[in-house]
Amino acid sequence: MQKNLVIVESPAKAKTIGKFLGDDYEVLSSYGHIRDLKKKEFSIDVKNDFAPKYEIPAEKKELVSKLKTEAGKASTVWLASDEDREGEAISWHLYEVLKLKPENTKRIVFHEITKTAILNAIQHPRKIDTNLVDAQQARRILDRIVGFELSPILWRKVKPALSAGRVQSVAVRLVVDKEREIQAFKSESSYRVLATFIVPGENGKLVELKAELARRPKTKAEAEAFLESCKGATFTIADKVVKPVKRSPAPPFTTSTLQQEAARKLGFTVNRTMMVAQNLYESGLITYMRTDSVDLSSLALATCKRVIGEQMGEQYSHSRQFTTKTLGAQEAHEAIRPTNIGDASVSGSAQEKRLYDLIWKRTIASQMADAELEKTTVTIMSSHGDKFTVTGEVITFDGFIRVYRESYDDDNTQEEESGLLPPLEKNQILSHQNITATERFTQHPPRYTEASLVRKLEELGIGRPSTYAPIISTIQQRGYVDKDNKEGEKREATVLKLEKGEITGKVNTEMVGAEKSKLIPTDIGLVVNDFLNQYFPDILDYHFTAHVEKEFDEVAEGQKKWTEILKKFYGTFHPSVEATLAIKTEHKVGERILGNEPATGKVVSVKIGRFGPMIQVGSANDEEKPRFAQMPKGISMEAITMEEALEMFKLPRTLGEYEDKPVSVNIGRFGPYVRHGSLYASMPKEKDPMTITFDESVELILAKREAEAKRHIKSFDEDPDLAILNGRFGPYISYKGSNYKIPKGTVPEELDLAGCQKIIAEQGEKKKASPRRKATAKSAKKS
DNA sequence: CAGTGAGCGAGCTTCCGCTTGACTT
Repeated sequence: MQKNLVIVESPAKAKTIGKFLGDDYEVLSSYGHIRDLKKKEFSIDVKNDFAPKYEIPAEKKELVSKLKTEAGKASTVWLASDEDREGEAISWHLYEVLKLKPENTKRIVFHEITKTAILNAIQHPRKIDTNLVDAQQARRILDRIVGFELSPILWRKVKPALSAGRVQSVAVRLVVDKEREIQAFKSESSYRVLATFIVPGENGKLVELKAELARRPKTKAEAEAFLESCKGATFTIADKVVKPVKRSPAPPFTTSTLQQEAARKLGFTVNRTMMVAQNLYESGLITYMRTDSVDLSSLALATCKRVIGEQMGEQYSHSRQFTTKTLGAQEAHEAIRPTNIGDASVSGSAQEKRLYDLIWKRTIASQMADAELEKTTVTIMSSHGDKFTVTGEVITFDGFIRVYRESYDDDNTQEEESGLLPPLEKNQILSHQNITATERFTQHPPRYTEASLVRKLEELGIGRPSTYAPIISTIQQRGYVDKDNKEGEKREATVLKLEKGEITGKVNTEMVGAEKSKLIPTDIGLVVNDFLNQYFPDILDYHFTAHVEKEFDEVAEGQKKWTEILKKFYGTFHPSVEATLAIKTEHKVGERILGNEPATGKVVSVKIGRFGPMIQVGSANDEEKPRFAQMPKGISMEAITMEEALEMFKLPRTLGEYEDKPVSVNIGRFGPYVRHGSLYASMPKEKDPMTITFDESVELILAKREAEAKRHIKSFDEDPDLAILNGRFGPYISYKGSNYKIPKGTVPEELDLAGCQKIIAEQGEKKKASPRRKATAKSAKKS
């Protein structure tokens, strides 16, 4: 049987290619890598030239055996994974694992999914590029060395289950450095002076013209003096310049720019964007969504030209091929674009429609003519020699703006621009209505959003399109970074106004610097970052990835051996790991001593404990056991004061005795509670554990006692494991640690043993909550 | 979401890049 087997990376791609190639070809997918370093072990034999130990992960076993059988039946096997370092390695692993033979194995590549591109690829097969494979192995092994040697140091020195790596640790560093930059930022104020003139407009009607003073007075006194000087001044138009300006469209989407624009325009998280894009891709509506290329296929260019011509006219069309400038880009795919550019909209969920619309517009706009504008700059001079300017912009040809305009992160810094200016002549004398001087403050740099952090990582060549979203998740999951809102600060700004020869002043209060959904480092993030930065500055260097990438490139080009690179790296890295582990310090990493507790003289300190940041009174060496408390919310380890720390030890408070047992209040994992013997009652939100009274606490205890009593509806002597209970969400059946819903219409009191067993059988044996699910439930509660 | 309220004593955790499922809640 004469048959060809083609193996690609993605099943959606396999489907499309299958249609192009016809019946002689069977097209299967490898679903990415089929083999990797062992999951749990270090898996690198350092002494033996860094020999890697690969394994086929359990979830890939079935797939691999299927590929093996099909390969055995085929006369020729075509390895068609992506044309980049990872793709080459995938082909090589396939070759090795499937035990393919050189005589009937061919390696082909294409970077657009069009019939011509694929048929052309079939015509030009090559061999597996072992240099490229070696470059991938060097990358993989270096990442494993860094991750698996650094992480255990953190477990020992900071907290278990933490992690470090070439990519994530630098991502955290970016967020930490930004935060420190903001802390160090000192806001300065100056006065923005605006003069409002009254001039005749187009149709003779009087209109306002606002012009800004070119310089900015630094102080209130200076601003006042300036307004004073304007009292008798005259104002004349000294100059008027009109010049044409062109704006060009942005290139089509890559993964990173799609994530940024979807965040700005649609409010999507990077994860959301990728999930929705994946759906569009699997439905065949867009090209591959993990790409670093801005390239469009010639077919796409031609379609854009036709669509733009038909819908808007020839003058709107302007074919462009953009070039990718991103550091380390591998360009194995096209840019992200609609597969059928003629379809301006698609069916699907609301989110899919919106994301598709964004992709369609961006693609079309990238092939449209420049926008043409006319920019007018008018200079106004006062008789005292002070210069004012006013600018106006008029669109003379909208071009690509008709379809799409890119958004920017810091909208507040953009000056408001006026559109069309009234007719103005040089030497025209203007009369002013008023002049205001408004105090303005410089703003600290904005914190990163998920998407702007991705942009920064991409700029530094760190991470790949397939990993941007996971990186953002990882640094949040590890508790290094929180996504949170930051409240603005209250500011008092002075406003001075000269009107009708009088200067008046007032003070406005304004909120400035508020930020939404920004990445903020946690205490753990700060401590881990400072620690790694101190002992492993090379790895934490923003340019570490760029440096090693350069070496990987040399391997790919056959100029260097991959083992040499690793030997050199390990030779300096591993000793610093050993040295760091050997360091014995008096204090824990990140520990801060606040002082001594006034009452006892014991040392009060803050540090990262087994369960996160905590406050400790006394030390382990003291006779008495130390006391512990959780860090209060919203206060950082770096900023907490002695008073704030001691406040946390005022709990548990014992309020008195009730029925011979003490009544106390405390804050637990699930918030404040009242305790009475073995009974715990959660405190409602409006109650404060510091101020709740004894009587209020007893009320809560009695209420809880009643709920407990009602909780038990029924139990059965035949099976003590089974009980019908009343929970927060109504009655349910509890059986051997699992809970089962009682179907609607069933009265719980009337259920008998057989009825219960039937329900349990119907809902099936439930697994106990996995640790992973527990962890997410916990973090959900925290936020 | 069906309860709970600790404090590093044992075992485990961890990297980065390819790619999609099959599970509930």
